[in-house]
Amino acid sequence: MEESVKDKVRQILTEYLQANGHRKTPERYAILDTIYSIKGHFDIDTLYHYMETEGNFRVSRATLYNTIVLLIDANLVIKHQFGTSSQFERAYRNETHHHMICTECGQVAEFQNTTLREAIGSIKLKRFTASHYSLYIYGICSKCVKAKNKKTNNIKSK
Amino acid sequence: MEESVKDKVRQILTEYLQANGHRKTPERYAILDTIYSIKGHFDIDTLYHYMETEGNFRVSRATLYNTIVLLIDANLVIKHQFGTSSQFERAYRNETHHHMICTECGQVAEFQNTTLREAIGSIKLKRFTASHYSLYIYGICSKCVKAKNKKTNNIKSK
DNA sequence: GTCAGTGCAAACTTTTTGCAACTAC
DNA sequence: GTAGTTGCAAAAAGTTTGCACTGAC
Repeated sequence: MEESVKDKVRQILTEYLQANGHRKTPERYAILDTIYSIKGHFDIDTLYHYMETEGNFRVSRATLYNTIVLLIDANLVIKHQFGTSSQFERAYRNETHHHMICTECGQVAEFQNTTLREAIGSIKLKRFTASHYSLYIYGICSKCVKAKNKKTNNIKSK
Repeated sequence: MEESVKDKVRQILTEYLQANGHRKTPERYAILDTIYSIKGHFDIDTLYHYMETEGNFRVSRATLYNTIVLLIDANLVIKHQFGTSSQFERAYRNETHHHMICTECGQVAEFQNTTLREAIGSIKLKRFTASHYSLYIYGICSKCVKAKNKKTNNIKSK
C-alpha cells in the first residue's frame, strides 16, 4: 500500500512535470519520495535533515524550497502556516483532518470529524474555486493547562 | 457604538494588566485604540505606520510585538498566519467569519456561514480547551482563474 | 549544445533579544 | 527608588535571490 502510493505520486509528478515543461530531475523524485515517507507535518529544516538520513540524498535548502512550490502546484503537498516556519504535509491519499494547536507549547494534534468535513465540503463560495482547506482550532492542551494553573497559583501565593 | 467598543476593550485591557501585574502604559492603550480602528486584518508593519498616521503615536516595532502578545493573551486580538508575515485582527465583538485565501495572488476574503459556525462550535475535543479557531479555504479567486487561463492558453499556443 | 535546475552564499524579511534610558507605580 | 517597559540596534530565523556550474533533454 505504501509503495503503491509512492508509485502513484511519482507518476502524478511525472505527468505534472511533462505538462508544464519542467525537467525530471532525480532531486525532485527523491524529495517527493522522502516527503511520502513522513507521516505527519514537517518543515523545510526537518525535510532537509530527513533527506540525508532517511532518503540518502543530499539537496540544498534552495532546491527544497523550489521543489515544494512545484509539489504544491501539482497538488501533491499541502502547505500550512502555524508556528514560526511553514509546515507541509503530503496531499495525496491523506485523510481529511483538522488541527488542534496549543497556543502555549505549539503542539499540533490532528483529529477527524465527519459532520464537520461534510459541512465544510458542502459550502458554496462565490467567485472562488476552492481546492483545499485548513481548520485550526487554537486552545490549550491538557499538559499546558496543568502547567498554567501551577504558575497562576504561584503568582497568587506571592 | 464604535466608541463604546473602544471604551469596553480599554476596560478589558485595564483589568487584564492589573490582574497580571503589568503596567498601564500609554503605548499599550494607543496600540489597542489603533487596532480597534482597523477594520480587517493587519500585519505589524501596517500597524506600525497606522500608529503614526491615524493614531498620532509613535512606537517602536519591538513594542508592537510585545504588546500584541499581551493583547492576544487578553483575548483582545487574534493572530493569523497566512502569507509571509503574521496577520492580526481584533477579537472583541468581531463577528465569527471564515477566510478564503487565493493561492495565486494571496488575497484574503471573509465570509460567514451559520451552519458551519454551529458545526465547529459544537465540536468536543479531548484533552484540549479550545479558545478560538480559524478556517482557511484555499483556492483561486475569479480574477486569478481568468489570468491563469490566459497563461495556459499562451503556453498551449506556443 | 542549450537552458532549466542545482548548490552555495549573500541578501532580504520578519521577529526576537540585549541593553541603556525612561517612567508607572 | 525600583522594576517593568520602551526604543534602538544587533542578532536570529526563515526564505529568496544571484550566479556559476551541472546535467536533462
